[in-house]
Amino acid sequence: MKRNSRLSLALHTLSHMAGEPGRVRTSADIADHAGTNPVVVRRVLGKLREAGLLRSEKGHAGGWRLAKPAQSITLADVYLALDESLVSGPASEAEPGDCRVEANLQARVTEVLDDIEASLVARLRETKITDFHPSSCSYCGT
Amino acid sequence: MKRNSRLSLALHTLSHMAGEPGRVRTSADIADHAGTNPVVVRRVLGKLREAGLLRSEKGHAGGWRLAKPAQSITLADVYLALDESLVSGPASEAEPGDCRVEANLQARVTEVLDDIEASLVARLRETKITDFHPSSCSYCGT
DNA sequence: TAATACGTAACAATTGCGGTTGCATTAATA
DNA sequence: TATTAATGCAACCGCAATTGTTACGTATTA
Repeated sequence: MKRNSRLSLALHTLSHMAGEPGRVRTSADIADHAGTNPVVVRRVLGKLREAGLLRSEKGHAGGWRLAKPAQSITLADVYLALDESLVSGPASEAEPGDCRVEANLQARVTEVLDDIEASLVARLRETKITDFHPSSCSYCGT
Repeated sequence: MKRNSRLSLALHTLSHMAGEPGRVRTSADIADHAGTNPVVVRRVLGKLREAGLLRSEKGHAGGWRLAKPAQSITLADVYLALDESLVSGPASEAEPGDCRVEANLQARVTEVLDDIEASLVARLRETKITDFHPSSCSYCGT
């Protein structure tokens, strides 16, 4: 994994969960399948829990499961839950700046980027996390 | 400066040049105005030269100037010259991977991201670098 | 010949991110 | 009740990318 690894991990995990909603998965299981670390899994899935997509349970038989019907979750929900903002950065923390050209430019670029970010979310909203699980999956055994 | 600093620097500089095309500017002048370093300026503008947007001249009276009419240069030209790829990363170097779900997912996400990247370039192509220089500019004296 | 400016390489400083360890907390179970 | 197994969280390490900086070579003009 390299770029967009948080998003990749989140989508990958939710897609598997969508294929077998009843099953509870531990961070260790998920990390093993995704080739990463349980703590990293908890970090990423924690954001999804905050967004109401997942529930986690502590203790002996604890783990992670979907918090709502898989059919109701889109790629956009996951993207937004992670605060990714692939396109438009965090409001461009530029100083007020004394250069008019710079200010005009920033305003225009920010406008375009915000539009594109909105387009991206709209496109992601077209796809549900249930659209990826094949009839046969070695991970869940179906 | 922080995020997108290369693009910001490039656009800022070209916009000023568009307002006063005849003037030759040194890396030191540009760096001073942009609050950065001459070497950084040469790095960034070097990419624009490779793309045919700028010319640079060494020696005593050397410096940087536009290589083509300012009216013919759009934000997209600058963006592409820098190989920014704000949206879709460098072709997602994921291993073949033995998980079908992961592969399906990657394909779909890449498809959407590539579309969005193209949309971004199309939007940037709508704006020319001549659209930002005001009638009065303290930097160039007009 | 001296001054000036680019071209480039090398290195430092900073930042962000994933990975790792450790420990507290919680819940099921023997 | 004690043990086991899981999340939650904080702290730190290491790696990679980016910017800033210094230094030096090269080219051009006065």
